[in-house]
Amino acid sequence: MKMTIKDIAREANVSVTTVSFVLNGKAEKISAETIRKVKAIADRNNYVPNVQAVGLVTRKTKTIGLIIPDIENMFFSALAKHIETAFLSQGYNIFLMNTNDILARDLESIELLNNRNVDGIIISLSKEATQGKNMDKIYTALKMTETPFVIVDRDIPRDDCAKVLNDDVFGGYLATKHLIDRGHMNIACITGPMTVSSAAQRLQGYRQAIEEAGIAWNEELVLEGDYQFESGYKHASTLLKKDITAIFACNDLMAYGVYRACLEIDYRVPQDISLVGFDDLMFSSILEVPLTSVKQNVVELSEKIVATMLGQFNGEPIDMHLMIKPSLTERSSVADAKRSV
Amino acid sequence: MKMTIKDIAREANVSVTTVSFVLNGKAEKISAETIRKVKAIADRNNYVPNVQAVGLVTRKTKTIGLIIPDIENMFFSALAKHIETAFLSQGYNIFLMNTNDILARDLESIELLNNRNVDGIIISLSKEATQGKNMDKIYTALKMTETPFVIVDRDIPRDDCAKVLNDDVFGGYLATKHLIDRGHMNIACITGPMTVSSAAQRLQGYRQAIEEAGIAWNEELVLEGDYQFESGYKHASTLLKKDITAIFACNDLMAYGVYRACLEIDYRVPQDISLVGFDDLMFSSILEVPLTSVKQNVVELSEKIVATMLGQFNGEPIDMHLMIKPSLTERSSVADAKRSV
DNA sequence: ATGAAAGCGCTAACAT
DNA sequence: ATGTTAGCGCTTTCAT
Repeated sequence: MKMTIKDIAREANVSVTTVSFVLNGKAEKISAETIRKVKAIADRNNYVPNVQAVGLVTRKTKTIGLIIPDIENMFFSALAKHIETAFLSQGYNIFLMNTNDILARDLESIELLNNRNVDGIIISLSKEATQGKNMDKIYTALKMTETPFVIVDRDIPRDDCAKVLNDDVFGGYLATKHLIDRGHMNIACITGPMTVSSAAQRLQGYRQAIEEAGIAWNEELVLEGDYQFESGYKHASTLLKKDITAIFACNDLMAYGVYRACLEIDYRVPQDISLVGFDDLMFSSILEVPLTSVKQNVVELSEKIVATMLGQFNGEPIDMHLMIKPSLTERSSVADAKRSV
Repeated sequence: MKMTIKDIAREANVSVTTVSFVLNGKAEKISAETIRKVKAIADRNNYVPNVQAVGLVTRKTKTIGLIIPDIENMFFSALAKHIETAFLSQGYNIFLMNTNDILARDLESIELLNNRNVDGIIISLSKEATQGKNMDKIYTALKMTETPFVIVDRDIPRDDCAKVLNDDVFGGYLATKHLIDRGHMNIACITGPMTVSSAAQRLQGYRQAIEEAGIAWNEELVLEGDYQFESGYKHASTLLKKDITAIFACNDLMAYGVYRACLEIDYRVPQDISLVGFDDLMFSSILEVPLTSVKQNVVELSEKIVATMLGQFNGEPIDMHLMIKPSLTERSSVADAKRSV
C-alpha cells in the first residue's frame, strides 16, 4: 500500500498542511527540525504524491497527448522518441495516439485527450485532415479543449497557433542546389502527392534553386509521385529516356524506385545519373550506392516542440511559427555532371 | 469550463448520487423519468466524467504503461500501434516509455508508471535487462508495484508471470526447413548476439531442422553476428568461400549484408546462393531480389497481450505463457538447390 | 511556525 | 426511488 501525506503527518506528529508545505518546498516558515523529520519519513518510505489527487486540485495532470498519423513511419517514431525523452525529464508522461491518417481519429483523439485533461497536445495532422475544410474542424476541436497545443510537421494555414515545422522548401532547395553545384543543368523532380503540403513545398524549393541558377524551367521534368516506391520506379522509367543527368526524388522510398529503374536499363548511379532523396532513412546508408539525402532534424524539431509547449505553460512569449532547417547527408549517389564537349 | 455531476444534479433537481447512478448504469431503482432527464442534460452538455476524480475513488486510472526498448525499431513501433488501438477500444490510454535498451531506464520506467498508478504494465525488456541477475531486478521491481504486468517478446526465465512471446525457435525452424525442402543440404547460419534470447532460439530452430533432416551438424557453418548489417556482410564474405548453397540470416539487416557480399564476388541470389532472413522488414519487399523472410505475427501478438492483460484485470484464469507462431513470407531469394550430378 | 477546514469531482454505503 | 454523507489524497486560505 502506498503511503499518503496523512500517514506521514501522523508519524511526524504534525498536520497534513505542514507535510504538504515541506514536500512542496513552501516551507519558509517551518522549523528546520520539522522539515528534517518530515523529509526523513517521506524518504524512508519512498513517498510519492498521488498524481490524480494532486491533479484534482491543481488542475494539472503532468501529461502530454501526442497525436501522430503513424508511429510505424520512421520519422514519427523518431519524433515520438525524442519528445518522450524530453518531456520525461520535465516530469511529464506521454499519451500516444495513432490516427492512421484518418480525420475521424484526429478528432476522436483530441476529444479523448481532452477528457483525460492533458496539459498539452502535440499534433501532426492526418493527411485527410490537411485537406480543405477539414483543417477548420481540427482547429475548432483543438480550440474547444482550451488546452495549449502545438502543430507539428504538417501545417494548417492559420497563424494564430503555435507551430513547429520542417522547412521543406529549404530542403527541396538544398537538394537541387547540391545537384546544380555539381554542374547539373537538366534535373528532374519526382514529387510527392501535391495535396500534401510537404510535397508542394519541396517542389517549390526545387523550383527556387532552378530559377536562381538561371536554368530554364521545364515542366516536363517534374512528375507527380505519391511518396511510394512504385511511383518512383514508374516515373524514373519515363524520365530516364529524356535528356537529364540528375533526379531529385522527394523522398527516399521513391529514390529507391529510381535505383530500380536505373538497374533495368543498365544506368549506373552516379556515373550515368545523379540522385538525391529526402528523409535519409536508415536504409539509405546501406544501399550498394549509398544515397545522398536531405535529412530532417528530428532532434532539433523535438526540442523546439518541447520548448514551445513549456513556453505556453509558463505564459512566456514564444515564437509561434518555428521552421527547422533540414541538412544534406552527402553520400555516393551524386557525381559531377559530365561536361558537354 | 467542463460540467460536473454537481452541475447536472442542480439542473435536474436531483442529488449527485442519482446522477452518478444514472450515468453509471446502476439505475435499477431510479424512475424512468429521472433517468431520461439526467441523461438528456448530460448529453446536451457533452458531459464527460473527470478521470482523475473517478480514479481517486475507484483506484483505477484506465491507463496502461508500455515499456519498450526502442520505438524506432519497426517491430516495436508496430507493436505499440496495435496495442494502442486495441486498448483504446477498451477505454484505456497508453503511456509510452522508451528505454533505449538501458536497464536503468527499465527500472525508472516501472517506477514512474507505478507513481502514475497505471492499471497495468506491458514490458519488453532492454537487452541489458535480459542479462543475468538484471532480470531479477526487473522482476522484483515489477512485483513491488503490485500492478498486473505482461512480459512481451523478450523473455525472463520465471514461470510465475504472464508472458506473450514470439516463437523464435519455430521461426528458425521454419526458415531452415524451407531451405531444406528446396533441396539444400549445406546451409549456413548467421546468428544474432548469443546473449539475446531470440538469437539463441532462432539458432536452436535452425539446429532442430538440420538434425530432423538428418543432415550432419557442421559447426563451421554457424557464425555469430550482432543483428547489424556489417556483421552479415562480414560473415557472408567468409561463408561464401565454403561449400554452401544457402544462408539463413537471423534478421533481415544481416541478410542485406549478405546481398552486399554476394554482389562483390558476383554471386547471384538465388541462383548461386539461397537466402532467408528474419523480421520481414518493409524494405525486404522492394529489394532487387525480394527477400524471403520470417515474419513475426505482430497483430496476433498484440491481441494476445491485450487479452492477457484484460484477463488479469478480471481475475479470469489466463494462459500465462503464450507463444506466437511466426510465418514465412516467401519471395524470390530462395531457389531449388542444384542437383549434384 | 503550525493547524483546521474547505474543496477538487466522484463513488458508494447507509439512510429515508 | 432518492438523498445524505463520508471519504479518495492533496492544496491552500485563513486562523491561531
